[in-house]
Amino acid sequence: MAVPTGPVTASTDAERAMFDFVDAYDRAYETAALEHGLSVAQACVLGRLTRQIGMRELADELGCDASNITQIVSRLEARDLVRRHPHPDDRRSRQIVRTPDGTALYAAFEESFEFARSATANLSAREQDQLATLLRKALNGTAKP
Amino acid sequence: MAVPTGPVTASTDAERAMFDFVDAYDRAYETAALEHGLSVAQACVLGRLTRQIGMRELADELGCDASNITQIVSRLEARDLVRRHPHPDDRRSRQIVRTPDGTALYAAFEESFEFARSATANLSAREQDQLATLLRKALNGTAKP
DNA sequence: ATAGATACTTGATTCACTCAAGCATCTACC
DNA sequence: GGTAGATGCTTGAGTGAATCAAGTATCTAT
Repeated sequence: MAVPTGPVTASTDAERAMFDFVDAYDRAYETAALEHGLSVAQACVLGRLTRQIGMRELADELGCDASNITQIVSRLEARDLVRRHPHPDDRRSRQIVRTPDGTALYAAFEESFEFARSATANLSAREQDQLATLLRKALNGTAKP
Repeated sequence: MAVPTGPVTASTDAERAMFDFVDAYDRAYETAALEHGLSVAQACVLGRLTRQIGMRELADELGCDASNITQIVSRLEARDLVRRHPHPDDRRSRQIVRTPDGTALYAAFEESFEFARSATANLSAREQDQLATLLRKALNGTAKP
């Protein structure tokens, strides 16, 4: 499991293709994470840390409760993959940064997660453009602030 | 959270479009499930029950441990959404079936999960075909039995 | 007739997630 | 300048998903 599974009754061919694609993407993501001893949530968080960022901000970006982030970051910190720094101007806030280990591990994870790369590799430049355009157009049909 | 978040460093435009699409799909799926008091895993399982199916088979389809299914099915059964029937020929096996309530709830869930429908609604028939074709072609690049 | 495979369950653990409280600090307003 | 309320984070309690290791019952094949 570990990965959402879509409606079995997907009616149109396009809907089924979307589902298969999403399912494969999710599975590949999880597999790559596990290969590096990361959970999906941990890989997720680690991936956001390209810049210094506060817990609150992180929680908002990921759409979850701040206390959830506290835990995940604590586990990452215990493995010395991230560190909490004091915010220079606001002593309530903790800025999270990746350690060199964290950066290296995340790079290795992305390297393993070849799904998106392999997927596009099979398409010509023109097809890639088309796909991106169609996906965006499809997404626009689904209003979502 | 609750939903995988892709590589922030996605390099090409097509890769970013894929990620955005997958992310939106997953979030929509979870939201629809929650609206009906289902977890993603529960919606997932419920969706597979278009036919009578054993626990083992279910676990294999979803790629998880049988004991995981035991738990999820137990929770669904407690809400009278599914039932365990004895297998006619094999007394070890339990056949899971949706109750009428389960079927109704799942139908309502699918109704709520308008993501795929909305997404395709925005595309012409020709574009839908193109998208399906491109997604399949992209998927083929990612070998995965 | 029994040895081993198979189907499911139980129990123990871990992690993700949410909510409610709590503490420290910041901000605004009087 | 001091206090009220907002904000940032943590802690604790509770639920669910997931995995693994064992255990029981039943089936299969020799």
